[in-house]
Amino acid sequence: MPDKKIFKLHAEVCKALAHALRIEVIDLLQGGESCFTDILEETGGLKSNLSQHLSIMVKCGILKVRKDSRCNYYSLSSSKVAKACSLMREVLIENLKKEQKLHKELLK
Amino acid sequence: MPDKKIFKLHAEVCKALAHALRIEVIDLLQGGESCFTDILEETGGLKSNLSQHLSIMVKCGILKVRKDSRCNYYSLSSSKVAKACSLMREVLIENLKKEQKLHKELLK
DNA sequence: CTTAGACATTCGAATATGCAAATATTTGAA
DNA sequence: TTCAAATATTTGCATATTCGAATGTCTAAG
Repeated sequence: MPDKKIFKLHAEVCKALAHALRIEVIDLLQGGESCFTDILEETGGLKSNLSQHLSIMVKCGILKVRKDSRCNYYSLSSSKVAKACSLMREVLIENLKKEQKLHKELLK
Repeated sequence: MPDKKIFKLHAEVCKALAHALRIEVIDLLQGGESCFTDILEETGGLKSNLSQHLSIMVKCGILKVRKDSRCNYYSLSSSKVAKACSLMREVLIENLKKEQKLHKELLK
């Protein structure tokens, strides 16, 4: 049995992707770094909430922060995160298409 | 605001990756389809538990099932799932290395 | 038609996550 | 020094996930 610890760690990192707001943030940051206030403007919602999610993502290591005196700039820690995320999006789209096809079949 | 519904759906699919056992299953299935009993033998644990996780993965659309009279064969619905998963693993590994480096620095 | 093997489903309890509101911290400008 | 903007942290509560045990279903084989 190969050490199961790695699976747990791996899952921890993947949990960073498991929330709509966090996905939205990743999507946003594909375009480059962005500061807290700008992210909030895009996503909407409460500051405290966004702050919590961003800190989760930083802890998981999928985001980096750069702080200057006026604000905190967030960015993806690696383009691999964006890539993984968009692969999963493709999987989703493929599944939606399959479902749609199935519905059409049923209505024939 | 681009429809937020897609983020929710996207996150749902990503949730399939957010558990150690499920990651282990994905790892296993990179080698090709495998039946319930064989998966269980590798992962260990309770049947009911594995069954629950597999059904979550099927519902999310990241696994396919093929049933014959003797057993259920599970496989990845797309190689993209494996790819996304291993990208996230790379992100993890990179982060672990960074941490390790930081520790070394501190001990100098 | 009864049984055994292979899974699936259900249930209640434990744990983890997410949310909103309140409070705290930090930094530059007045 | 004081204030305001920009974020972080804490707290209590609501919801969601996970787990293990028990029970149910389905399909050959006998």
